[in-house]
Amino acid sequence: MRTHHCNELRSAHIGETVTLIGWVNTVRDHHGVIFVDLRDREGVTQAVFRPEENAEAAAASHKLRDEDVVQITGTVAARLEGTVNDKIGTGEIEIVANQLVIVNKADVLPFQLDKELSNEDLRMRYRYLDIRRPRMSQNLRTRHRVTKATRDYLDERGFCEIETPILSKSTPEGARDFLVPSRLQPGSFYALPQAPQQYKQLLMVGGMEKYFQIAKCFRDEDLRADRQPEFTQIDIEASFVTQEDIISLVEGLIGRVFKEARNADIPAKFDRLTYQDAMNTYGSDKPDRRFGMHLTDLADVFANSTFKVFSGALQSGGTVKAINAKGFSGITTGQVEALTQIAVQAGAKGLAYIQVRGETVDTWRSPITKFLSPEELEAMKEKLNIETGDLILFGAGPWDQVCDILGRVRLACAGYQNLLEGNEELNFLWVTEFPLLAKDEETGGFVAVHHPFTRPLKEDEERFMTEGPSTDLRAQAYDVVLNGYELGGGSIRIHEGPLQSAMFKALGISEETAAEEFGHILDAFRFGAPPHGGLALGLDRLVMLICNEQSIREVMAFPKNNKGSDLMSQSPAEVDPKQLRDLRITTVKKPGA
RNA sequence: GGAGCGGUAGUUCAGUUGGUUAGAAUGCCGCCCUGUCACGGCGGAGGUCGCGGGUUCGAGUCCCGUCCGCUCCGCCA
Repeated sequence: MRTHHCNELRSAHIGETVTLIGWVNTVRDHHGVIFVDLRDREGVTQAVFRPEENAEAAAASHKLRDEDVVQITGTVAARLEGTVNDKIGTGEIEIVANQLVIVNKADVLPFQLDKELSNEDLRMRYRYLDIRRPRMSQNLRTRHRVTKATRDYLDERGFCEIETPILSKSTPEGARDFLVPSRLQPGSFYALPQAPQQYKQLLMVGGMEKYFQIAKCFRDEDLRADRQPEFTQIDIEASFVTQEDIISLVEGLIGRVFKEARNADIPAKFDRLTYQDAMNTYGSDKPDRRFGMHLTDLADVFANSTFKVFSGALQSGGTVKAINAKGFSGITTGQVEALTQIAVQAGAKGLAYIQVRGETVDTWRSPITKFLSPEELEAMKEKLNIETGDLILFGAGPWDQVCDILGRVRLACAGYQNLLEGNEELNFLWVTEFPLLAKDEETGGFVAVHHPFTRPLKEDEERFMTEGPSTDLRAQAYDVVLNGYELGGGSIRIHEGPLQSAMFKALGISEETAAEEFGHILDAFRFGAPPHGGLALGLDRLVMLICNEQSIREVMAFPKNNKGSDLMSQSPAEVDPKQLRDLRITTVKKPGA
């Protein structure tokens, strides 16, 4: 059988008799001499067939086609002078073949493995062929190195990997659940976990102290390039820890992962921003800080402006902010329209702008400068460092809305200006002090920004217990961000019954509902629950960024498409009516279908 | 639920203002070739222009509908 793999043989092996097994990568048939590049997971080795060495093997090699599985036995030989191939690791040698076994013939493939393929549904339909391509197989092996480094790192620090149930209980909060009908209890359903959140907290109550899991999670929501219905989290929880403990643990973990999976050295400590500062400066809670274009506050400039759009926003408690897209005064009309559409979708009434075409204000092109006084224009010029060639974009209104609008506009401008073209910086960031609660637009009640088990900041906890919920309470919650992607997030949790009950109450969850849905948690907290906290990292996104890919589908072996289908196995699919009978389930057609 | 982009040979793509027989590269098949490595040369096969309808003397091209794929918004504690 196989003695070496296809990226193993070097000049030192010359003279040895070896056997390789793999796929026919290419055949170059010169009639008299035939070259076969044999490929396996590790690389490529050239085999050469000559009639004078072995007529039978040479004759058989004429019939080889791409992707046949073959076993080749021969002698390792130095390549002739001038025929060394420095593009492959085994380029100094070749196998002079004297035996060829065709293990399995291959049909002509539906696409060429050595060419880029834009047709993603074809790739998905034949994913097993797509995985033979170096890009995919490298990505999957990088993913393995990430999980291996994670397990090693956490194991070395006393963390214990524990599996939690996949068949679990539906919770009213959060994303839509995937449901699994129970046969033994018809009419009842399991839910697939959106995250092992409650289980890992209960493991802390169980005294496991340091837990982690490479955990499959499920959310029945619409897909994106960086969102799949089933995905993987590196889920971590520890007892008797502070936010600082979790942060430095995760900094070390990410450093180890980048070192082992990509051989990249990243900072030992990441920068930090509070949620407030992140929103104020970047208009996002997961800011991409590889470029500037900061949001600048113009409240003091326009406090008494006659331009009602600005002064009115300020007088009703809102804010006026602007960004300076340096050198982008040449923005096209279409791009202005597109930016306006982005702003409007985010809740703006429009998007005020100035195209700075020259030194003096009369050269500026803008729908609003005519409403602004010379003093305001001068102050603004100073604050925003306005120079010829710049593009200024404004937002006015409620603070959170203005931040959000300009944050989106900022990213879109960076895209139009190609600010990140070729940028390979890895910009890590912690965003801390997230709000504990937010207003639900629909119901008018409060919702948990992170989740209902998140602990308030120490200095806000008493106010929460005495004065009740409000949106300016801060949480001991933190996200780790890389280049504008949320890599993960976590919090220090509530571990006492009274505080947890107060939280449920703040969220409008009645005592009966709390007992019904979360009774096990509240019970557990009665029996000596340790203080604890943790974090979860999105493994797919992490690997995607390590592999420089644009979609997590490129780092998952068998992902789903936009509509949640697996094009290879054709799932989801209808099932045998008998299975439905066992579950006592009937399906109804959509009206009109 | 909404918006945008795309769908032409096995694959990647081109196809002008609507106009003769829809092209190229690659792959595939056959023949030739004893040092190639994206081997080369010669020849050949290969098309429901996603699908349905409409406008027109004439539709790959224009219009309507629909299906599929991708991206984004909503959604994703």
